[in-house]
Amino acid sequence: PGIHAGPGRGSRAQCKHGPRGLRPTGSKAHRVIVHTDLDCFYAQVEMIHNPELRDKPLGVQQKNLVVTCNYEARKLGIKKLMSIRDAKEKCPQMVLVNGEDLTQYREMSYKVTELLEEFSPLVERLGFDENFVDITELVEKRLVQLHRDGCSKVSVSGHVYNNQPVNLNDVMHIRLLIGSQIAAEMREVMYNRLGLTGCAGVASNKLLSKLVSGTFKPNQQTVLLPESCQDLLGSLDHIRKVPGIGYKTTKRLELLGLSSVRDLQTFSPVILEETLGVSVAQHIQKLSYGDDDSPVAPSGPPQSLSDEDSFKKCSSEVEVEKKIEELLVNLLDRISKDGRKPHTIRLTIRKFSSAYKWFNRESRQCPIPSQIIQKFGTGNDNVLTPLVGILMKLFRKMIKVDEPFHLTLLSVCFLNLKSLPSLTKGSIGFYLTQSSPPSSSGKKLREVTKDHKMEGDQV
DNA sequence: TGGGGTTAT
DNA sequence: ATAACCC
Repeated sequence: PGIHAGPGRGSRAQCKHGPRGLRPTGSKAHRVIVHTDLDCFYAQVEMIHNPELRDKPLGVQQKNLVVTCNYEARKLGIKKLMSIRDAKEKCPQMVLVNGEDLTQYREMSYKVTELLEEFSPLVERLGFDENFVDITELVEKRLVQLHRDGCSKVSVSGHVYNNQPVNLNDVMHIRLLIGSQIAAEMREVMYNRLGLTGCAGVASNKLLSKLVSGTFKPNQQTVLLPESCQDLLGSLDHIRKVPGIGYKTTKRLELLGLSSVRDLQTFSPVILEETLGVSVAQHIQKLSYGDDDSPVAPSGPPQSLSDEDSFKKCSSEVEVEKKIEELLVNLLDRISKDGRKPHTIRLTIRKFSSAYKWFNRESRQCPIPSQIIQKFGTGNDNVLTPLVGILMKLFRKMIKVDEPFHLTLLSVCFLNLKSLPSLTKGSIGFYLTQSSPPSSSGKKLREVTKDHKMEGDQV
């Protein structure tokens, strides 16, 4: 379909080193936002790689869990995050593939994001399988084109939430209808070029677009007209369903006696602020009304690369060192393909504890010595050994190695990723790196200054 | 309960 | 460095 919105921002390879967070869009009153959500993403990727799995119940396994499954499996009662035992009991004939290595999912995920960037450069990733796209400007273009063509007929693509009647005299309705057509084009091109199906939601902000995208589930799309906003929020059976209200906040709200979205809407703002703090209180109460002015923040290349593994037990230093080296080998391969260099490294562990174990992670991080950073392009073996050394020092900061220990997870993370050369005379990087700390108060300048202070201070 | 991610404090 | 959030 001839849908391209002009050159966009170019390929990911070209903008990989581009700055983040320089966002063109200010807060506009009448935005049009699309949320896209692939159907059972990992299972879809596996089925593309092995089409024989198409018509069979398929589960993607990580350790003891079915993290996702195709719709054949769902028909037979398999749910996301079901234990392998329960799943095999329900459905012994299910095919299981191991999905602990995320490489192919990550690659497909970025292809989707890049494809969406052809429609608008304002694409924000949420996990591997969801994206927000701000299509306000594209919609405006089509709106003026529509006017030139003599205000001909516009129609909706996909569902309208609540089957609400469209008012063709309402410009916002027209914008959202155009948005629904663009969403359909996005889904069409995702299918034609990548073979992926998914849902989309169209609305005037991120919160609403995300909430509405799930209303018709596999491979369908829905547009929300403003008059149905309260119905959409009212359809949520619990405040926990509001994106942005997570596990902890839900617990605190329940202690206040709140459980429905309506409860939160009508609750005293002052008491809410006293218990949650002003910023969280005001934020989530706005969410409860469907108010969300947060911009679609282009994700660009990732801020961090990490690799982790969980296990039943790891209790000796040599075991830890082996696992760390494995993780690091994988990460070094990824960072060299990325092309940027990490300036910070972090080790995260999870200690065994019989009670709730997914809350107790500890981490230590440190700057990577500049001599090592420079060796990054030059073959991974040159940096592997010194980095293992650094990580073992970080490990000993958390664990007294002469006392018994029991770990259930190790994770290594590269962060503070910088595009490398950038320090040639005449470049921005050169001047930011030179000279006098206490000049202006730009964030870039402070970061560089801080980084310099930390050099020679490693571990 | 996995193997990732982000931002705020 | 941790705590919260997201998938």
